[in-house]
Amino acid sequence: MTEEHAIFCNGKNHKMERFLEVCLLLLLYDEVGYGYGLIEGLSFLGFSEDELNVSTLYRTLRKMEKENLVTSSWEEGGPGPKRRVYEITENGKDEMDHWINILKGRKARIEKLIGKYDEKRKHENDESEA
Amino acid sequence: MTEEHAIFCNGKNHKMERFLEVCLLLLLYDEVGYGYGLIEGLSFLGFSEDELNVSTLYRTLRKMEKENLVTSSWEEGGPGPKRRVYEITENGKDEMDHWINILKGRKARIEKLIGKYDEKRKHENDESEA
DNA sequence: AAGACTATATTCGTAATGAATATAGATGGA
DNA sequence: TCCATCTATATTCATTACGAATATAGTCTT
Repeated sequence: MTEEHAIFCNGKNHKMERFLEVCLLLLLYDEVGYGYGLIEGLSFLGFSEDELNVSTLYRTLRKMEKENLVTSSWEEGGPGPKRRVYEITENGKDEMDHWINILKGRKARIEKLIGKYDEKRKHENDESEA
Repeated sequence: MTEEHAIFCNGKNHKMERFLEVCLLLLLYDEVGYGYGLIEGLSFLGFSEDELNVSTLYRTLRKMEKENLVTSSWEEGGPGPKRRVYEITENGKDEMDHWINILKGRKARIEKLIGKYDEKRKHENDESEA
């Protein structure tokens, strides 16, 4: 978690799974949640059903626990099967803050790329008008 | 190349390598280029040296040729070793157009995520003031 | 009691990835 | 000339990431 300069997903320590992580951290930031129940929140953040793999979701949550970004405990008594409920840690909040900065940089770079592209398209138009 | 709804890197057919692809397509959009020489352009697009793997670069270019996004030919006679020079195809330009739309969506989602985060931070501040 | 649903977790094969290595011609200096 | 270095491309290899499928098990409905 030392690299600051990734675009998109490329770059050391910025694997794809990390993006699911940052969404999960955001959802857990002020409210506990459990695996299956987090799907709804993720879909709000743009994960459509067919791009969200449940294996990956659970795997990621367990990994985040290992990394001390969240803690979990079993919640029984409610309706349906018992749930493993996750809570964000202070460490997790710090990591979230860190991620937001990375995402801001990433956004800027996407904008740069789009800008470059529009520039090129403009040139093409200018040429075809000449 | 049918999915439109990926965030970040997640989603079918939107693997990490694709992001290198879109940057390469942009660089080749109006100017031919060769593997090693494209590194500079990539660094301008935010790829720092330690996040750009040369294996991946060459591998990606060859793959793009297989996908008919670019064509290549050997350029001899210049200084140094001969170069495999890549040129974007019409198909590649179309693919680039397609990607720009995906990136625009992606940018919007990053903004949404950042917005959500700022909202939470604001709540925290309000609470600590009360 | 059967079948559907909620919930979590693991297995397994494939794909993606980066480090390391291979190859080879070009260039520059001693 | 010889050696080191640089440019340039490509491949091998081991690890990691990933998603489809499967496993497990309790709950709810009818």
